[in-house]
Amino acid sequence: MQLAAHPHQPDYSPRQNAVLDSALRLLVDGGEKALTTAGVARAANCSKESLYKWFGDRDGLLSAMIGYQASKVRTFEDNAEALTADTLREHLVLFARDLLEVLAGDVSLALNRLAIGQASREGSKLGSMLQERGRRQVGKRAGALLEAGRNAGLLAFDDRDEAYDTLYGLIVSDLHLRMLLGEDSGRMAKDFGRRAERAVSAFLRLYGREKGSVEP
Amino acid sequence: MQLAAHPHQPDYSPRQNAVLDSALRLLVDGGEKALTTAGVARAANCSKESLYKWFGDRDGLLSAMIGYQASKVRTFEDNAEALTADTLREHLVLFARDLLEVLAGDVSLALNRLAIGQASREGSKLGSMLQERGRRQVGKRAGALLEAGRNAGLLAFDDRDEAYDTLYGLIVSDLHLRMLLGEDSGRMAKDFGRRAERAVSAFLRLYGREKGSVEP
DNA sequence: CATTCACAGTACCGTACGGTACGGTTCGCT
DNA sequence: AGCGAACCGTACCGTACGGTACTGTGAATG
Repeated sequence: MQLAAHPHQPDYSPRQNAVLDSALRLLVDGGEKALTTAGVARAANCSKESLYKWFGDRDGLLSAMIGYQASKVRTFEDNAEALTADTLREHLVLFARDLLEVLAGDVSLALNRLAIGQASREGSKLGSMLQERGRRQVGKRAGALLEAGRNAGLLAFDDRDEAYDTLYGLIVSDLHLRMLLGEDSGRMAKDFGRRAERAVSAFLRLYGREKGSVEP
Repeated sequence: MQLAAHPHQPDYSPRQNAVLDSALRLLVDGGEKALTTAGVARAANCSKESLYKWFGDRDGLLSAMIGYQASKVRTFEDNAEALTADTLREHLVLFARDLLEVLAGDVSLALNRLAIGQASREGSKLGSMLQERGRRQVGKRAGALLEAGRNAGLLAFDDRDEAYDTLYGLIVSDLHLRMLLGEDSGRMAKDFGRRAERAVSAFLRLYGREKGSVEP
């Protein structure tokens, strides 16, 4: 959401990034159907010919949009200091809230809808791109957190991926899908804090080594 | 998947149901883009004019497809007999496996993709239809199961919906979304059994009243 | 047999979109 | 000044799709 600290264009020029921004905005508040080449060109004040020169074809544009957005939301590494039970919980709750807010973001929702829509066609790499750049990134942060918790003797698990899968499920459940299906995400955004607390509490009850947990 | 026991067409004639079947098949192995009115008419050996007479317009056809499919997968009520810790666990595992298999079904995936694709447009009721007919149905079965478990003194929870949300998250996590994004669902179908066991074990550790649980 | 109904098949229309081509303009370089 | 690259704006083309109208046909109904 924030950050434009260092210039990061491994792929495209600033001008092209601006075009991708316009395209993303168009996608967000119009859906895929609104994302026409002519529409993008008009919204970005560029010519269709340039679009095709830069991105090849429409699918190339879509891929570029995903790559661009992924490069923007690079998750910050929270370097775990000395972990206690409380700080671990704190970090986990923070992670959970961040995750929920990312998933509920309109750009994220729009891109996921787009990729899902393309998933039926064969060659579509969009799904795996989102998967790779999105979840894998977030998963790395969570994985590091879990690993640190285990090293500090606060968590107990054999398979880190399995533990992360559990954590993810506890946090998100089917909320993401419901939002993708159109359920008003703003209305439920208020509960993210509570939901994050709940999920982390449950996760710690499952994987935590402290016996004392918070109970009502 | 099975069952054609009693004739159940609250909505459409057999002929029309056959057309909807063709449309579903078309959707499954071609995606939304392949689902053209001409294509449906050709596949079902009917005329476009009849399609429009029966279903109004393309959106009507989509709605009818969802309603028709929902009427087919009506979940059976497993009337819970006297519950013990073991039978409860058994029922939960069975539920979890059924849930995973339904979600992994190609018709389910195709319809979810369709509804998600339409979710951006305003008037689209498809998302809520799927939500209502799909999850709510399944949720009723799970809810009854959870309630029975609580009444038998085997489960402890205050909010049934919250407990169900947790159960759902433990079972599914982001698997559904990954499949919607195109990850090969057949490859992971083999793990459904193990996954169901894991999820139910975790759920019982969270909400079960028996202190003795299975441990490795 | 005549009439009507439901439907298939097909031709048709308007439109919207992906992709291409071209004229005109700006800007940097020599 | 001259030149060329990049690029905008627009016009254009082919096609595909949603939706409508028309014709033919077979089966029921009187």
